[in-house]
This record gives sequence, structure tokens and C-alpha cells, in this order.
Amino acid sequence: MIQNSKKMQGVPEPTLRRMPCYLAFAEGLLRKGQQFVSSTQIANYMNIDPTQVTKDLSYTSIVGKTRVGYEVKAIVDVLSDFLGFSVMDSAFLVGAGSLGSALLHDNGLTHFGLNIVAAFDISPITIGRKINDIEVFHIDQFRDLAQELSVVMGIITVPAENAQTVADLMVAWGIKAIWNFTPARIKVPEDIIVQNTSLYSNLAIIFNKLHTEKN
Amino acid sequence: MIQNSKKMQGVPEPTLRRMPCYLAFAEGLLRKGQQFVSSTQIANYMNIDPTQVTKDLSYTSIVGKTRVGYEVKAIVDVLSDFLGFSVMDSAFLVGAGSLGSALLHDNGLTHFGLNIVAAFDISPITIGRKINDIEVFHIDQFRDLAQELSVVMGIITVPAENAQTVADLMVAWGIKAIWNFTPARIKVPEDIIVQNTSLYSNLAIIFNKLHTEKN
DNA sequence: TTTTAATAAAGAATAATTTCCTTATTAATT
DNA sequence: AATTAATAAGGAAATTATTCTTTATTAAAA
Repeated sequence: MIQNSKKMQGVPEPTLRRMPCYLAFAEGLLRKGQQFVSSTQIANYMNIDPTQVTKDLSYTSIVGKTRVGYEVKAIVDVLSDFLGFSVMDSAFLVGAGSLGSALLHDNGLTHFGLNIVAAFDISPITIGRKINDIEVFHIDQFRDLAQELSVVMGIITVPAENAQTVADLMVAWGIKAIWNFTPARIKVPEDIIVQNTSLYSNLAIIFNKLHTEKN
Repeated sequence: MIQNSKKMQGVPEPTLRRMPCYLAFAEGLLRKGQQFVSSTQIANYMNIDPTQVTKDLSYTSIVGKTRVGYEVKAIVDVLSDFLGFSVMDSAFLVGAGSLGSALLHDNGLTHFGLNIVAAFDISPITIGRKINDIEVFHIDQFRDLAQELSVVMGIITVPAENAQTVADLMVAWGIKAIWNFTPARIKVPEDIIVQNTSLYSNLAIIFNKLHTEKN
């Protein structure tokens, strides 16, 4: 099949980043009862080119109808599946500080297929506490829990200087993917998936635009 | 000046996203007392090409010394300034729910030049409370506070379906930049800066890699 | 003092991404 | 039934970002 050659080289990251926004938009339209939506409408909402939308959606099994657009329900269903939001994956979070406890509180993650089953820290103050019904353990207690629960993802929300230590632990635990919220870059074996999400990178982009806006 | 032509078309976003990581790395080296760092070392840490590092740093006033590298302290100082981390900007946050209160708790933002001076919500439960010493007001109370405090940025952490309403309010308040944490895309006048940061987009990228890792 | 090797910097080539263009389809209009 | 206009989809072109190549510099070694 020719169309599969696209999938062979993988979906571009910019496309994957846009897809959750298409999904959120479609979910909104579904609530309003709208049945079809055109690439033009989606593009207008996203402030991008309409062909970008059709190209992005062509990576999925969604097909549009000429002069009508895409079925809203199809976008919601197919995209949820495609993005892995409809199956639940389990995760451990290490670092129950400010950012960490924030994530523990965010039930949106559960809605998008991520179930944080336990948190770890080294501070005696947080250990033993429950944050949004998720218990915080001492990091040494991990090994036992790793056996019981099948966890694929580790979330790092410790200070940057401890990121590598935590990453090493997670790899030893047999974790498949690491979601790294620190600005530090971690070294892991090739087969481990790493996603870096630094809030401060976004801050840098805003500040840069703010300070060079004189056009 | 010829080298300024680069700055004229702006610094590429990928570069701006990498810079805070260079900064974090340099800060770590500074703590360890290392005086110089080469592009090769930085590149090795970041898992990128060394020329990428030199290209990125060439957007700033930092110059390296052949066979020695860059002065660590210069990277820290110049990059902090360049990224706008050394001047404090004030922000309002709207939506003191799970993600919102997480951000209020994150003192890292203060460290990187963002001071959240007040939060807003519509829930009677959160209004009046203080989160990490930041008071939560009813959203209607904003107008009065906007007068007193000079705030350039608005942070949106409400549910996606309310993002546009909040954005409209912020524009009316005279805000310059909006940091949008919802997967919804907002429509604002051209001169308003918008930075979209959706955690769920990052989740989509991880899930995609997890589910297509069979190579 | 001379040689060597590591490096920054500038430019060229490559790769990835986005935008543009064309074609075919089809719902709505006449 | 014929025409029109809006749209999806595929391919080409343009843009943007990354990687490769070359050159010049200079600290360290001989």
C-alpha cells in the first residue's frame, strides 16, 4: 500500500502537536451538535493553512467529503484512538514538589489516557501524604511497587540537577518512556523514549517576542 | 552591521527552545566551578550536533575561544539576559484549578523572570484562598486590580471551552501576551502575543512513539 | 620554536516542513 | 438537468531548520 509509506517514516512531530488541538475543537463542535466541519473552518480556528489540516488528517484513516468536510464524530473517535488517548497507560511520577503535585492534581491527564498510579519523593514532609488520591512514597520503596503495577512511563519533576539520577533509576526499573519536565537533558539507552517538556522554553519564546515586538 | 541581519528576521523558535537548556547546563557547570565549556560538550549533553550549538549561540553576543570553548559564566549571564530571565515581568493567572494552582506553586517561574501577582477564578471554593501567597479573586474583580499593577502577561488555565472568553477579557484589560495552556486556539488582535503550551500535545508525541516503537 | 590537534565560525548542502497549485468531486443553485 | 462554487487530496515549489564541509585560530605538546 502506497499511503502507508507515510506512516513508515512516522508522523511529523508538528502534526502530532496540532492533532490534540483538532481533537479539542471537534469535541467542542460535537457538544454543540455540529455534524460536519471543513478543513477551512479548522484552519481558521487554528490560524493555519487549510491544506495543513488536510495533510495532517491524511495520516489518519479519516476521509473528508467534498464540499461538506469531515464528520465531527469521526475526527473525535479516530483522533482519540490515533493519539493513544483512548487506552489507559500507567505512570510513576518522581518529584512531588510544586510542579509535580500540580501534575498529580491535573485530572485532564487521566482524561487523555495517562493514569499516574504513584508518586515518589525524598522529602519526609511529602512522603506518606496523598495528593489527589495518589500516594507519595519514598523513592527507595519503588522496586517493590514496580513489580505489582505495570508502569510504562516515568515522569520527572525533580530539580534539574537530579534529573539524570532519577532517569537512571527509571531505566533500571524497566520503564519504556520518560516524560522529562526539567530543562536538563538526560542520557538513556536508545530504546527508551524521552519527551522533554520545559515550561521555561515556552517562557523564553514569549519573552523574546515581547522584547522584539517593535516592528 | 551584517551580523544583525540574523536578528532582524528573529531567532528561530527551535533555537529559543534549546537556549534554556544550554542555560541550565551552564548553571550546573558554574556550580561545579568549571570555567569553560566547548560546543562539543554542550552538544554531547543535548544529544545534538555541535554546529547547532555554535549556530544557536551566535545569535547572542557570546563568542567562543578556539580550542577552549565558551566561558561558562558568559553563557549564564548573556543567555539569562537574552532570554529575558533577568528582568521580572508580572502576570495574572485565570483558572486556579488543578493546572493553574500547580503553576502558582511553581517558584521556578519566579526564578525565570515571571511574577504571578494574582489569580482569578469563578469557583466560590477557591476565591479568597491564597495559593503559595498568591490571592485568588473573582474574575469580575480584575478591572480594579489591573489599574494598580502593571501586568503584561495573562495565563489561561481554564477548561478549553472557556479559553476564548478569558482571552477576550485579557485583551480588554490591555494585556500584551497570553500564555495559553488549553488545547483550544484563541483569536486575538494581531499585536497580542500568544504562546500555546498544551501538555496533551506532548503526551500525544510520547504515545505515538510508544505505540510505533517496533522497528 | 615548531608541530599537532581541538575548536569556533562561516558557508554549502541536505532534510524536513509548510505553503502553493492543480485536479477531481459533489452539494447547492439555477 | 445543467451550472456553479466549495472542498478534499495529491503533487510541486518554497521555506525553514539541520547537518555537513571548509577555513582559520590557538592552546597544548614535541
